[in-house]
Amino acid sequence: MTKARQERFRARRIKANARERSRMHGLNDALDNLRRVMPCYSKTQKLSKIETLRLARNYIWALSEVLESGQSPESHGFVEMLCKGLSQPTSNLVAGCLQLGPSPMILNKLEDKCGGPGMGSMVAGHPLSYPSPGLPSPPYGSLEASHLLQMKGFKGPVYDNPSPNECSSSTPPYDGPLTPPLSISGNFALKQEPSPHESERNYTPHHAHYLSSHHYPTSTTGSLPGGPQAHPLLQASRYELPLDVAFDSFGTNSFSNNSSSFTEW
DNA sequence: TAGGCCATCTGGTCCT
DNA sequence: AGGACCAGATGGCCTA
Repeated sequence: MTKARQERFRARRIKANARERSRMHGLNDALDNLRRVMPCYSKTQKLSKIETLRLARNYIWALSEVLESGQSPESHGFVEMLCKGLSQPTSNLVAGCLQLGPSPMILNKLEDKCGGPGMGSMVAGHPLSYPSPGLPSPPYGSLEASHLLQMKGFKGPVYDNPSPNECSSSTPPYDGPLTPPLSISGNFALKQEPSPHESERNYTPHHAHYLSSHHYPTSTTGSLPGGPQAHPLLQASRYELPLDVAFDSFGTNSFSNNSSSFTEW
């Protein structure tokens, strides 16, 4: 191999690496968007990739069950479906989220952002915000205000992290519509804030992203999400595992009820 | 220290 | 030839 050829090869490899990085960032962005429409989205305690995919699968399936069977999403079975095949920490997280009723903290959060009770009042007073028959207590297990804002039928864009002066009054950056599995989830976070990686994409050497992306529920001891990394909302309540679910191993289970069956993937 | 999770690099394969 | 996609290898960070 001549030197010129080596250089060409090297240049090609560098370009390919950059493309691959970009491709993976796109994949991660998509995963972040998926996290946002999950029933227990939290910026501070991200689900791992695999858990996000598992929960998404469960979520779609559980909501389908709600539609088909008319069962209450507040039922034990709904939580079971959501937690199927998830790790114990993630199961704890989900179970804990679904036990949360409408939290004043969420409204306070909005008020903080928008400089007064206006936004919070609007949310609480929105005719479609809640209660929503047949759905879990708002915000439907979510930790995000967007879940509360976007209940059934509410089509307006919701920005879960508006810039200081925006407060949902101006056009936010938006790179495309999300397509949540079902609109009844009301979980339409349209604001596309930069992912942790995004803001660090200058490719300063290796793993700078870890400065801001290490908040994963990685506990394997079954500790409840009230620990050091737990979301503030979670720290405030008590959690109980759906015991018949949380300890299932992944990959071999099948779950069925009267209307459909469900096989692990 | 082990294990989990992650981003990145790399070479292979397929497609245009 | 070049781009997209994939999977294996590698090494860093974090938590228990």
